[in-house]
Amino acid sequence: MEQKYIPGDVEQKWQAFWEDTKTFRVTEDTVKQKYYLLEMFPYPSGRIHMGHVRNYSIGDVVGRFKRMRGFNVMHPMGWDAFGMPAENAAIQNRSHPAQWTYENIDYMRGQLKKLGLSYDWDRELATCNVAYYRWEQKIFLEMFRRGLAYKKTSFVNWCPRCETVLANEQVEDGGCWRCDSEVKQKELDQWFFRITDYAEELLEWTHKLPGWPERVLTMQRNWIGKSFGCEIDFARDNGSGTIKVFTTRQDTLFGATFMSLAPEHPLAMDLTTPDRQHEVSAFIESVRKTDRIKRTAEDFEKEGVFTGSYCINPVTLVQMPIYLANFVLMDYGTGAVMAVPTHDQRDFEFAARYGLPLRVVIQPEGETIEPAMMTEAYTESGVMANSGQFDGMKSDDAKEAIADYLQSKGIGTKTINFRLRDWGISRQRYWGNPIPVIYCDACGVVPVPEKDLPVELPVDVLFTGEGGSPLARLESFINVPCPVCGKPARRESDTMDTFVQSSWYFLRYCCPDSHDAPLDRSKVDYWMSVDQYIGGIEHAVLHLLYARFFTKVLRDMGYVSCDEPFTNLLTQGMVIKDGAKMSKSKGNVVDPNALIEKYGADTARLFSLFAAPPEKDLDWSDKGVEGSFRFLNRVWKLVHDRLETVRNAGPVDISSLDGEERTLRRSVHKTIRKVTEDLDERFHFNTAIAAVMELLNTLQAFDATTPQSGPIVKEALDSLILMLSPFVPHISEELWQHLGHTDRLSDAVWPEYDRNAAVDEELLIVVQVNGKLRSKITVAAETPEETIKAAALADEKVQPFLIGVQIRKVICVPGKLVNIVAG
RNA sequence: GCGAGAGUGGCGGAAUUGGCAGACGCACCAGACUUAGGAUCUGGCACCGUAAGGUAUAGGAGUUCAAGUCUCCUCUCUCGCACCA
Repeated sequence: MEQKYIPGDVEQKWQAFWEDTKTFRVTEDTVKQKYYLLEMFPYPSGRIHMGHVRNYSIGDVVGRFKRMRGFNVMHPMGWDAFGMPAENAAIQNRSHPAQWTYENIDYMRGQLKKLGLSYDWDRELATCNVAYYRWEQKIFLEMFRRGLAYKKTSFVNWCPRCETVLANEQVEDGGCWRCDSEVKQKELDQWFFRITDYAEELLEWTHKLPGWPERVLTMQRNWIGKSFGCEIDFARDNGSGTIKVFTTRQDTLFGATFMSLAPEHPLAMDLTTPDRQHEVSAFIESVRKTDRIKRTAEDFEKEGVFTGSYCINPVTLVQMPIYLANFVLMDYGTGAVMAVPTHDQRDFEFAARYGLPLRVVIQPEGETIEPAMMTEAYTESGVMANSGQFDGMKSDDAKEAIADYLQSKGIGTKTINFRLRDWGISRQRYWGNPIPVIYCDACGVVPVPEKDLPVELPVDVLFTGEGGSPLARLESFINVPCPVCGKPARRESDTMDTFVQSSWYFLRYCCPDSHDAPLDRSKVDYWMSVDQYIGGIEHAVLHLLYARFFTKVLRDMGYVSCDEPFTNLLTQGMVIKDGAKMSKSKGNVVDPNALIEKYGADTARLFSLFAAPPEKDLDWSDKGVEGSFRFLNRVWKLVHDRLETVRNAGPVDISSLDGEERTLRRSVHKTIRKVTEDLDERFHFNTAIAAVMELLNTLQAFDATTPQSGPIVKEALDSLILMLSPFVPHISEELWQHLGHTDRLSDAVWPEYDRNAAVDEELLIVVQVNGKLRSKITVAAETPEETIKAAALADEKVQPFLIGVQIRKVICVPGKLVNIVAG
């Protein structure tokens, strides 16, 4: 009597088994080789989506495969649980963010368990739990002590109605994404992490991470943006001080005819002459109103205003008018630029608009440019001109020479500049980790003493949606005696950016129950670094850069030994349907629950692994899902059809196999080799699955009445199930049991292939004439090259192409092809 | 603009070191079983051609006995950065 494949029953049974026996719990084991496998933890938004299914299915295959290969696999899961949506939901539902978050976590944990993922749930953590964030506060204090956390004023996007800071991506067309009010640039006192201290090391290591995709490394390098240049001092023409600029093009110094300053430049008003006051103030105000996104768009009109002051070009002694310009950024370089309109496109446009002089100082090889003929700046390298003693030099060489000259004259210094800015972590929100600092009128900024940690988020908070941080309004939280002098003081009401939590969660997984320190070094050192990290490309810069930074900081504090957190990184592609990323607004969302309900988790996993290689986008196809389901049904049916054949089968007697049996066995061992290589070295899950499908096809066609069918088919089925188990663990466990195994598949060992069995006895040799396929011949494996050549030349399909031509050469690629060159 | 990646049947995708282009799956077509099938099984399936054969990996050149794969040029698309001085 044949059983039917009912995924729901099978999956429930094995999920309960794995959970009850804690199959995937791990501890440090010095005998086995460790393997730390990690997927990016999710934000508990409510329910999982197909992107999660894909991400975690990929991870699970790797985890189960490595486990079968004998590794001590740590595979944890947790929740990136602080963040704005919880707060918004709380305002909407008049509830508490914690309630919303924990309910979501419970629901999503259930969903993940329904996917049969091999997590060690004993290591689960949620970043909103005080047991987690308290340690982050301690780390913060240590960073504060080391000067790595500091406060400074900076401009931020500010919604006056919501009374909160907005991230750049939350500003839409200059308005607040929530209430549409005009977003202002507001100067606020904010906490920062000094990531720039690590810029050099972060950059350097991008060249020492061979396990990372090149494009992620490139993005990080661009983000860090190291550039070599000079800082040059330009004296005011009235002798009252100097203005410092940064340039990478000191070779164009002789062409600098005016100067541009950022409107926010501290000297802006000082430089402004009384008659220009009105105009300049108006300009500064209008720039300040424009949001940063608009202002930095390429097609934004270059505008400026003359301050009325001048400075002196230190090499030409030409008087240069000083402008404020909207395209000069205060937070890059020194906020002041020497303008060379002939060799910089922006300066060219600016000069054209305001009628400023041009002076060509670099001529292209074999050409002469006149300012009057120029329609755009010449930005390439060339030969120096109009540049005093540097004339005739190649501009690339002049860069170094002019830098040396400036340095020797004390006018400038060679400098290295980074685009990377310090990481602003202050958020005027409730649902985050409170920054453990107290402000005292007498003592200033006072860190919360460690004995007073944690600063817990108060529970009795009202979420009215009236704007501003709920913490700032909560007197019972804000008012606190100063830890130093005991006088009344105020608590910091800002919380930390949620990227802070995700910058070290992978370390905490190593020792989730460390109760007296953020990290337990011996455990962390056993598990770190993460051997394989898997997640979306959208985190290529921010999260991955912050996590690298934190690892280095914690290393310098003595918490960990490794320099880098993630040895290998896999960035998986998006899940696409009908040509677009799945989204509610597009209406092309596939709900994992419905999918599991209808086909089971195994099918959902199988399809998301089979349809595309992991790093590419996956095109969702409902028909394709059915194909995967069909395949599992065929596997189920085949196993049951062959149960009689396989019953009581002993070991294979290799010496007495007949031809067909040997052929089947060869397919089995070749498949094992292929699947092992695809999983181990390449993460080519789609081709590995394809190979197993082929084996199924072969097995189905095999006539199971030969003398040794029992042992041979049993070996084939066992191997097939073993190979499928990382992809579709539930049905595999079940069929493994049906095949009569008393051990659990989750404890089984990955099959080894038999080299001898995988070798072909006969080889198919392709015969080409002048590179064109003309025939195929079959020869025994050990046939000497000369015999193969002779057979190829004598082949009847080849013969007609050799008539009337002279054979010049015969190329023989052993085991593959013969190419007859004739003409 | 700069940087990275990609372009292969009707579709998703294979082709690991330069060596049979299109594995595997989807869709489609035909057949079998069936009262019936949107279940299952068998076979077919790049294009042109009755065939022999020819043509095909975005387009063009090149290297090679042999190119999807290597080199150069052009086009298209995707992603990232983008007034960074």
